[in-house]
Amino acid sequence: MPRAGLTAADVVQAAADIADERGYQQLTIGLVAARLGIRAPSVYKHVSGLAELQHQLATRAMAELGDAVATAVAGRAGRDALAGLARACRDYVVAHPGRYAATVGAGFAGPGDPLLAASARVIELIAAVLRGYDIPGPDLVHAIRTVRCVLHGWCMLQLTNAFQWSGDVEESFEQLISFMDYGLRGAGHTDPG
Amino acid sequence: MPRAGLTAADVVQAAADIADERGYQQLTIGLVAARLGIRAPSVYKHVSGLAELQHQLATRAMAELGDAVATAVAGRAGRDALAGLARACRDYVVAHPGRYAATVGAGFAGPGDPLLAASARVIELIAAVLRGYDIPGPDLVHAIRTVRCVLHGWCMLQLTNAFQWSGDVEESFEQLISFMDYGLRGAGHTDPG
DNA sequence: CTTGTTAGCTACTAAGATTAGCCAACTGCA
DNA sequence: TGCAGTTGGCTAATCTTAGTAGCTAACAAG
Repeated sequence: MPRAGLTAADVVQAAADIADERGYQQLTIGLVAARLGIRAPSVYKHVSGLAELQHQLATRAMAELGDAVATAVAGRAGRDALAGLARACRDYVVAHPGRYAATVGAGFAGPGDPLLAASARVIELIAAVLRGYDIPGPDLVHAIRTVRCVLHGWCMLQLTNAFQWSGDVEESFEQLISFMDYGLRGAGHTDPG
Repeated sequence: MPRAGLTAADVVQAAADIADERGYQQLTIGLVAARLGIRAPSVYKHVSGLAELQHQLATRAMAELGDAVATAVAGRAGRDALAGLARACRDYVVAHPGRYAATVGAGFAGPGDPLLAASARVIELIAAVLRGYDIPGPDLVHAIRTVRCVLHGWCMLQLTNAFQWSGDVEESFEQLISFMDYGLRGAGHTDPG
């Protein structure tokens, strides 16, 4: 009975690969075990169960997304930064659909939850991008939500293949960025009467 | 052994109630049967399985959303129509979170799929609202996608409780509508450098 | 009233999550 | 080297839930 010498990180890695390759819904303890070359019950030596594994996968995905976004917006401002942010999100979902799916609906386990910290970092990065726009202080939180909403909406529609790939999706994405840029420049300068 | 006299519609209705009350993930054949006062295997006399039940629930939800949107935009134009559209979507998700969740990721079974027709109707309604804006023909498809993306993004974030209810979410929603209205008025009138 | 259809039933199988408890492989230490 | 404690992997079993097989009685049509 040779030991495989696995760590919790290895288990999450296997889960991430399975989710990306076969879809998040196909992520099972049995498949994770098979990929690691062990039996299903042994997986529980590293994670407490499927729920925790899903949560850890969501945490890892959010952290990776944060890294990608941070790299994409570094040294950029204004529309450049906004485009970098949007593309980083879109590219992450395309490259890792299963991981992104794990973040959808993953709840926070408490104030010390690493997923909360990872999510907060992404939101901080959005806020940083918005500093390049002339948004009145009280409206910043609303602008952050708007951008978050647009990006998440696009990612979800892409994830679920909702565009049916009709027409030029790339062009739509470009216009989405322009739409946000234009809207953010006008934010707070118009009376939403 | 008195018959319950159930129809497929009754089964979908029970599924809708369960999804809204206990969450879409809790929707099981067993719970549906219990709510209908029958045993689990009997459910298969009305639907072919859980997958079909989920698909039918998604279809019903999309049709209901279409009805709600149609009512909300009737007799309105421009920003009024846009706000009606947005509120109808938001209100539907709040009232029927489980049903909306069913529509997320539900795939089309083919060209004759009723879900496809129901989805197409909603997109048609979005297109109708956008007719009130001065959008160049070739850009209309991109504008539709943008609006769809913003609305779906908001609904998803609301569905997954992602705002944590910090700050004034209602005010954020108002600004989201203004943001869209402003962006749609500028669409095609600016060069997306 | 008889006959066909079918909605509901019990009993069963299979998949997957999870637990209990065993045992051998490492670890640390003398 | 040898020994003790820890622990990662195992088999076996339970529980939940989807789904199937086959029976039977309720209803519809004549």
